[in-house]
Amino acid sequence: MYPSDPGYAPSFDTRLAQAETLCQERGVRLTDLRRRVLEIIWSHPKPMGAYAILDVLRGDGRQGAPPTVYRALDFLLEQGLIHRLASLNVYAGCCQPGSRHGGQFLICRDCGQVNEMNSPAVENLLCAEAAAHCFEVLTQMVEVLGRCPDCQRGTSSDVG
Amino acid sequence: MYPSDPGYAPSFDTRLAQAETLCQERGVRLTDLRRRVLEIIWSHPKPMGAYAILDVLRGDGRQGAPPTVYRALDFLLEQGLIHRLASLNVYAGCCQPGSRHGGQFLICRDCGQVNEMNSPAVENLLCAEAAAHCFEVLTQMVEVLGRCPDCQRGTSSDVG
DNA sequence: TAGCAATTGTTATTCTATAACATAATTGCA
DNA sequence: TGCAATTATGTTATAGAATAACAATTGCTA
Ligand SMILES: [Zn+2]
Ligand SMILES: [Zn+2]
Ligand SMILES: [Zn+2]
Ligand SMILES: [Zn+2]
Repeated sequence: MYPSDPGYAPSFDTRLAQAETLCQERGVRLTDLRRRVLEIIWSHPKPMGAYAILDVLRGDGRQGAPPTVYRALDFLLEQGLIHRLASLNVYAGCCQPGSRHGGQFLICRDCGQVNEMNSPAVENLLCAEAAAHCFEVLTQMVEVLGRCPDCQRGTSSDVG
Repeated sequence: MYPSDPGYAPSFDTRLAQAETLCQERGVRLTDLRRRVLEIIWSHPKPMGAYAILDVLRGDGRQGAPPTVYRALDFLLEQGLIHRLASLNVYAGCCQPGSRHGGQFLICRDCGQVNEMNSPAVENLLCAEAAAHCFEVLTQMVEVLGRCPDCQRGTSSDVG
């Protein structure tokens, strides 16, 4: 299965390795703490709040307070390895960390599942429309609330 | 000047009258408190946080606590008279309250000015792309961070 | 007028995020 | 290696946003 295949999803380890590579290329340090926070986010089925991440860190036996996790999140956000979903105050792993983008998210109202869509057509149109208003775009955040395919069919496993 | 003219902006009173009419048609009550909160939001140049609104209410001599303003905001949100900008935790008056929509916003990073864009093309494309993922859209929130025309030219008045 | 529902007042608490400063680890260089 | 500068983490306290729970009030209606 190749990245261009529909339904392709890189494994957990592949994603971490990719993050390592990206950080190395950029000359920034993916420290133990930062890597662990990224792991925690990737290993959960749904985006997590900062305090939920903190709970997991403490479960590891690691000491920590809110700034511990917020600083790690800030780093991961700066590097484009995660996104923040402002409407939910949660953080989600980015599925295309190579190229910077604000992120377009499909959020299921019923089961809370989140899907990163990132349609270039939407991004381009949004930039064009903003340009028509003489507005210079830095980042765009798109959050669509609705119902995922599973919940429409009533076949959601609802993990959380 | 007519609503279809470019640059048309309804007056303060016109907007309140429109809100009154909408609420009457819908059989909901735009009470003193709710109307006052809407006034406060419309009468400020930039979107406001809930606690800033609360300060103004208290300046009126009115008694109040956070739930006072949050309940009014909830009502105004339900009626589509205002929007919440999740990335900033602020509330902005809707400039097209007749038809329901999530809202597309151009937010200036430098002066904080916010412009409600609401491009139907963006909305439609977003729905189409979501549908391609078998996702049923309920509401969509678009927040674009960038620089407004004034700030690009360095002619921003920056009202605060 | 009594009764019911909707609205507002009030107090306390939860959840999210940051400020400020102390300590530890890492890096670059003499 | 030894040391200063930088970066990262630990720690305590606080700020900021939102809601829970219950009491009092208002407005409508039978
Ligand atoms: Zn992404
Ligand atoms: Zn779902
Ligand atoms: Zn609007
Ligand atoms: Zn500006």
